[in-house]
Amino acid sequence: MPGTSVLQQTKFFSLPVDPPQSPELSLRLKEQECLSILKRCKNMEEFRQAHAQIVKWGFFWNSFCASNLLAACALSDGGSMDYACSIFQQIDEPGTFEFNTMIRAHVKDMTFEEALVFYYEMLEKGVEPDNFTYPALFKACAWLQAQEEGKQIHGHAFKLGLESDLYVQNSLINMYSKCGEIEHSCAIFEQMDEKSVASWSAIIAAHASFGKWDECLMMFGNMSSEGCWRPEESTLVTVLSACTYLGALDLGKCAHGSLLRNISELNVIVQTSLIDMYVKCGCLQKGLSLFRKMGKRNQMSYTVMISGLAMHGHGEEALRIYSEMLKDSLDPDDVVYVCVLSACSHAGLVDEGFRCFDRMKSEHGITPTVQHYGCMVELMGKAGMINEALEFVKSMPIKPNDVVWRSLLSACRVHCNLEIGEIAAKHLFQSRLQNAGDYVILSNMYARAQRWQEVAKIRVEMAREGLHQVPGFSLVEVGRRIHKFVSQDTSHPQCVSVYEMIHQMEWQLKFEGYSPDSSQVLLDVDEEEKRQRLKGHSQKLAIAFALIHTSQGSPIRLARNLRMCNDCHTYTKLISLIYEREITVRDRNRFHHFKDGTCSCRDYW
DNA sequence: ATAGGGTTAG
Repeated sequence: MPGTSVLQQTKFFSLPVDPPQSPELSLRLKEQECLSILKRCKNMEEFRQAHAQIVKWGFFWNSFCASNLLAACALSDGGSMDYACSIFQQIDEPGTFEFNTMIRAHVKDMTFEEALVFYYEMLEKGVEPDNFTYPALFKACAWLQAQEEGKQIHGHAFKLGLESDLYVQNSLINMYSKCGEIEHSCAIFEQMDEKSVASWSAIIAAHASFGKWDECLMMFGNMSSEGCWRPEESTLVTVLSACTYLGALDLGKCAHGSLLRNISELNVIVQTSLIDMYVKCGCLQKGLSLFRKMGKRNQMSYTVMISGLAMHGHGEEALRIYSEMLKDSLDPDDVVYVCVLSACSHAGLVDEGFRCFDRMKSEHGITPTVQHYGCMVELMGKAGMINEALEFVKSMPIKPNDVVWRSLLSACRVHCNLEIGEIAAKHLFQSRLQNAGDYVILSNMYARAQRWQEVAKIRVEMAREGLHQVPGFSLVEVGRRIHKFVSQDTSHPQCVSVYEMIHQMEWQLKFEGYSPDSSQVLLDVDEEEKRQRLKGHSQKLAIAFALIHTSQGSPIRLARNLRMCNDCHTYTKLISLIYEREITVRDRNRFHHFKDGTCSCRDYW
């Protein structure tokens, strides 16, 4: 058929042949035809042809067709923003729909400032925004973290009476949390009459991004009790990460069960967060078996497994997974290497550590960051290579940070190297990030060397700097609830029975030859007071609580914010023996599995 | 008539 366009030749783009009865109906049908043509456009070539066709039909100046051309081109993946802009320019009097389209398209393109420009242009031209306008704008403000602007636009939406719209509210929750104002998010959430899954997801994610893990799990519980129980993978991933941080294994298992019941095939992200949850809640084997069963793994899955094995002290196995990763032709990145190096340091694999460090640079072209150097210092320090570690720090091409100096200082404490310990401490004391723990370590080292004058000097200095030790806490899960105990706790509702239990435990411990080790209590108090302080360490309180409230023989799992003191370590070993319990403690650094009076770290941590 | 919200892992 010569003279007809490609479009007309294809059945795909043909117009209805039969003339309809009334002119109005005919117009409608043609408009519908335009719509369906636009819906099928996959790339710019097709959009151009469709555009030409619409013009040819004389429909371009019919605002419905032109607007839909604009929308389809601006919002579909095959379209182009520039082309959409040129269409927008050709529309005589753009109305709400056209402006909304431009705003949404810019948000989709992540050109958020542009989206806002269109909004202000809209206001200037006297075009009234509607409930479709604001969610896109709030998303733009969320990305830009434009708190003030977001608030102002929120004010406009409120004046127009659009604040009761569910979609507007959901996007507001997100915007305020991304701008750091979670209180506003909560206020909006609480005032909502109707809440959708998206509302719950938004508020749960908001709490997670602020590290409010308790609240995160509480909201999740409320979600189902308020009847909103359509499990979504993304929401459950957030919930799983809360479980991971809190060591809430039972709750994590519930989430796992709900995933298995409701989702036919778990995606990589969910599987990875499940592995991370199990491993960081102490169930290394469960994590490993899930990892083995995974169909497709990505870089993150490997990272989670390697870091988990490292935390549990299984260095060789971690290195095996690392070589599996290479065989899987995945390129390890800097984070993978942090995990690999820390696996080596936890397991005392010095040579392998150095080999990996070289390989990282030469084979994978990764420039070591301060974290990698920190791992190497930790590796050497743990192995007692204190002088080498110091030389290494001195030769670093970047400025060592406090973490690096702190690893060196801890190594000096373990290996009783006061001379280098003083060097490390000097750097730490000069750092802007002052830490009471560093003073404590140095002072303990002086105490061990019986240099009491220096001990006193450090104490005075510490007081002068106004430093306080970060309060230690331990988390323990009993009856699907997380109980938090802080050091010297008097606030937990069951404190009385816990302290009674502590008293009883000490009796039995004494029979096993336990004597308190108060060397790490840095307080200007007498020996008896020090012993009292030791008794109140959060780990002991949490263990006592778990002994009372769990059945005989069941394992006890704790997560804590700081590293363990020597006394708690010895104490817990004996408790595992006396009460015949397996006790797993997640430290700041790694796991300790106490069983039959011994610990998996073999007393070196 | 056309359109919209939230969201994951180290």
